[in-house]
Amino acid sequence: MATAVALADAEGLDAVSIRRVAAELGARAMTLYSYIERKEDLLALMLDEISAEVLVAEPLPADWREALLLFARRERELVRRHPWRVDLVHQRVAVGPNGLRHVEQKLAAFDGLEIDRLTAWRFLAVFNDYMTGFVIREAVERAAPREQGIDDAERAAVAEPYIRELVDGGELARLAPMIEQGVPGADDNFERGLGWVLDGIERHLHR
Amino acid sequence: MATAVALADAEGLDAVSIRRVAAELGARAMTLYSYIERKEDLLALMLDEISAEVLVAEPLPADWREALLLFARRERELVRRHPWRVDLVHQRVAVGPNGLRHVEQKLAAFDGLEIDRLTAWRFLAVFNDYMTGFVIREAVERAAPREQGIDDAERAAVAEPYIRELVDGGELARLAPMIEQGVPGADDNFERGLGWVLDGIERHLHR
DNA sequence: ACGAAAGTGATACGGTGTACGACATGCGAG
DNA sequence: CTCGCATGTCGTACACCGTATCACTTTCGT
Repeated sequence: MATAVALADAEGLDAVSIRRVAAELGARAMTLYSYIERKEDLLALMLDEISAEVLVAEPLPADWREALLLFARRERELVRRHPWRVDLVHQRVAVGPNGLRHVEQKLAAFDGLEIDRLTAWRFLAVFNDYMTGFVIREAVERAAPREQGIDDAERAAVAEPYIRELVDGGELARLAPMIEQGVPGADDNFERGLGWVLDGIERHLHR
Repeated sequence: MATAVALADAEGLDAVSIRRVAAELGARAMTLYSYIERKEDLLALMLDEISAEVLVAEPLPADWREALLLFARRERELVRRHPWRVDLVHQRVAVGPNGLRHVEQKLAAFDGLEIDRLTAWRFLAVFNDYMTGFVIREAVERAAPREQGIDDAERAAVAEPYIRELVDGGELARLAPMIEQGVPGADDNFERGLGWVLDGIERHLHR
């Protein structure tokens, strides 16, 4: 697992093939199949392995917002360290031991509040879903320029002629200025957006 | 593109291989390379192709919440029709013509409001991120039982001994009851969660 | 009518996950 | 101490993948 994780960190998830991982361990491909049944098992184990990194030392911050903010920051850092995580989350439920411990910790964030289990679960779902989406978008945006080797907004408008066509045709009146001038993809978008989501939750907290 | 989309709908994204798509068209593999440069191009085209399905007939609902709700419902339906979408969104920026038109429509939802472009963009990002996360989780949860051929909560608690161990060890005090009794994965979780997110946005709308 | 362009495809290369079966090694029971 | 079996290692093979190369046919504009 550690080998596979290191490999994915260094060269991306595509580098994690059975043969390659085995080679990294000084063994041959089939050897791995004494310990896993299918490659999918290895991937699931990798996911749970890194889930441990996002566990927080107890006690949690007393304020629920602070606690969730803490989780959010750690999750974001996790994806920065292991970008391949976003290539996996969308295809399996994460129910390894560390994943479960992590959910438990998140539930604990709502401890002091007078809400029932189901409500806490729903709040958590909203929080999780938002984080999933944000983290994926950030990973995609970070990976995109590297793939195409070019900077950003300028290229988007110029390189693809069909975009020029749409923009000049006036079909993208609202979007066009953002393509031309770009958007300041500031880093504080993260805390700001998350803050809005937490605001939405907070409004339904006391009742 | 249509063939590839139909194939992915019917048999999943893995079935979309160059050879298979070509065969479906009564041709050989290399023929496709007259029209695309790499397989990735085909996947990008597929994504943009289905993006057309989520475009909305103008005029949009005047109320911004109604408009976003409309988009959200259509996006959710889209993923129901084409579950393989979640296997693709996390690895490329969607900048095809239909994708751009779709973003333009979403921006139009904020038209009547007195907010600047950047703010609208940020609101949209939060909305989009939440939708991404929700839709992925829903797709994963829908796919999970099918893969493992078993129903749900009962299995989760019983089948994997390490889960039993964690639960019995008292380490998952808050999570355990939900594993034992399951959670009512009601369909209205969608509109409810989305409502909360929109509430969070609304709070910062007038200022 | 002819030359160029566009389209089709056979073959091949290096990769993938994994089924199968042959071996070596270590350990517990007689 | 020895034997039998479980455990671990891995060579080989199969069916599949994306795609580079290059030969061939068809179509079309001049």
